[in-house]
Amino acid sequence: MKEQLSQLIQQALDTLVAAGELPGDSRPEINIDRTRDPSHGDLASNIALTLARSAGKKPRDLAAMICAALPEAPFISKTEIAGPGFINFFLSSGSSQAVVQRILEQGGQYGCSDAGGGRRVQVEFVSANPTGPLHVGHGRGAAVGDSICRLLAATGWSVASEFYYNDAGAQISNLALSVQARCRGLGPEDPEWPEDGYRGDYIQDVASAYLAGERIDAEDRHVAGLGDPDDLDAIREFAVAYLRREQDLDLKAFAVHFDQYFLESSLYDSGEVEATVARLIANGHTYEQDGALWLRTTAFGDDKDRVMRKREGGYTYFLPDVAYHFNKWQRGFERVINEQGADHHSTVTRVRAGLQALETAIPEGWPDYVLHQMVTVMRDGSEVKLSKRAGSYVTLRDLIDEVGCDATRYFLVARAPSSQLTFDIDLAMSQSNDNPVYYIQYAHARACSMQRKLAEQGWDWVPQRSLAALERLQEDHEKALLKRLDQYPEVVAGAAAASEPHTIANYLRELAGEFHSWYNAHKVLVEEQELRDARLALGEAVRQVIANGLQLLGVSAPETM
RNA sequence: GGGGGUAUAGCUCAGCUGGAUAGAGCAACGGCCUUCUAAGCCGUAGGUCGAGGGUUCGAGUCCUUCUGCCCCCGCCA
Repeated sequence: MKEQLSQLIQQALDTLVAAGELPGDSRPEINIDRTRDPSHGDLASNIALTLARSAGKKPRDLAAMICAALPEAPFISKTEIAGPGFINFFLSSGSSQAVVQRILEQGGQYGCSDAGGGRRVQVEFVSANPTGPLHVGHGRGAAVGDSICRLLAATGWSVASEFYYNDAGAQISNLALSVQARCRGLGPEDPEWPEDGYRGDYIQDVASAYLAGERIDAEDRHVAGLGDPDDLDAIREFAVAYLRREQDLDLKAFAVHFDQYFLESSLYDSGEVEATVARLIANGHTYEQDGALWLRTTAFGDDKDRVMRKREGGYTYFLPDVAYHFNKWQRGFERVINEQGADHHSTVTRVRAGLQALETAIPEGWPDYVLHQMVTVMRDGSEVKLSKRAGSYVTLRDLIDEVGCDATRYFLVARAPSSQLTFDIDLAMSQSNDNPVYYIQYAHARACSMQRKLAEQGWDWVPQRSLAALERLQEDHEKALLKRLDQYPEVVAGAAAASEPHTIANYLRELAGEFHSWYNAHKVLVEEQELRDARLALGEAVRQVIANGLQLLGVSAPETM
């Protein structure tokens, strides 16, 4: 619709140029916006305002000339010049009602596109190390990352989700030592407790399971406890599997799925880490200083050089990170999105610099990052400090159990990733009925309810028949809904392109609100068949779009509430 | 000190890549269930968009300075 209109305007401009009314050298970008206020029509263009200066004319005069030169079009019923020089376009009612037919025909596909053209994109998110349960911050990453995957899939990308973790580093050693200490009956208060040990109670659970010889089945690994407190390797294997399984359960309860789990250790096993070092050295981007091997990342925009190999030997995490992303590139992902907490911000320039230093065909800005700001948790009116080592934090599981998967996901995905988020546990739990997600789900349930009630009345609704009656949708509430529904594909496209799933949540709230208003103002199941048909069609279209949108957020669309 | 993010109603947040009179939820106040689900609707009240400068027809939105808050700045991950 916008494209057709901008073509019309272009034709009008061409006409004016040909008539010598406009300078011919400029080919301005034609901007068309949806109007906020219905009295301004359906679409508006500021073209006269932007061209006024170069044309040497007053905006309103220019707008009048453009209107006069505008070719006739069946979908435009009226144009108006308003304000400082906007041109407002009123769509003919038939063209605005056609959206209902499109939605009913396309169903779950409405809003989808093939913009991605089947290209492969990888989204990496959560990527928590298996040293403890997932917390709220991971939950935000899971909700946002999974929604981005759904958005990309809906816009024609071939999406692969990935979870990366370290199963062999210093943190894992601390984990093993902590479990071992628990196996020996020690607690965090004991003097022999490991210096950087994990203090949380869950360590005791791991230890007990290990001693009991429990068998652990995680998504990507299986192991049985040996029960020997002296076998640190066995304890490590067991603890990692145990905590991976816990995370799997959290993610499953959160309706988040990963196509692949990728181990940092595999990069060592495969020789990719060594190969990466060799390549960086060969490219002349490294130097030795203080007994360590440095990469000159400052040559690629970093603010200081970074150590790759420590003085005592062994690599910093930075190197396997570069090897890992080179691995992604070699797997053929031309687009990679890393969803992480903003506390990892500093790795962005570092990883990109490392990739550039490899001197392959990797573009400078590759990969993409979506960084979500920190989640602050409030309980009893004060902030809960998150500390894995101290063991005091709110787990994702707690939230899912007490607030529910739908509400938790909605809450975590409904705000811009760049916005800090305060998760007030008391509010979310005690007033769960006031959570906005129910408002949207309720609209869906109401629409479903109309169909049920229809059958009880002995009436039927034939979609094909109702399409002929759409002209009957003339109420202001109905016009607003039609406009909103028409907007949905653009919202999806924009959310996918910008990796901003929260815009879907905002859109759904608006749509649900307009639906509720309409529902209260006008009865759908009226005696007169034609009007009833038309309103049922509109209701079904709204239901479909809400269902489609909630699916993108990973939130269920219940038929009853 | 350096880098990134952020600042919008009492609180939590939107604001569609610069548009017309800045929006919603919660909290407050007043109405609406004999009628399709009241987890809803309608109305009232609430704002110098952190502060100053700049860019232009036009700024919450872009640039700049300052201030506050959050996060990073390790040969930890």
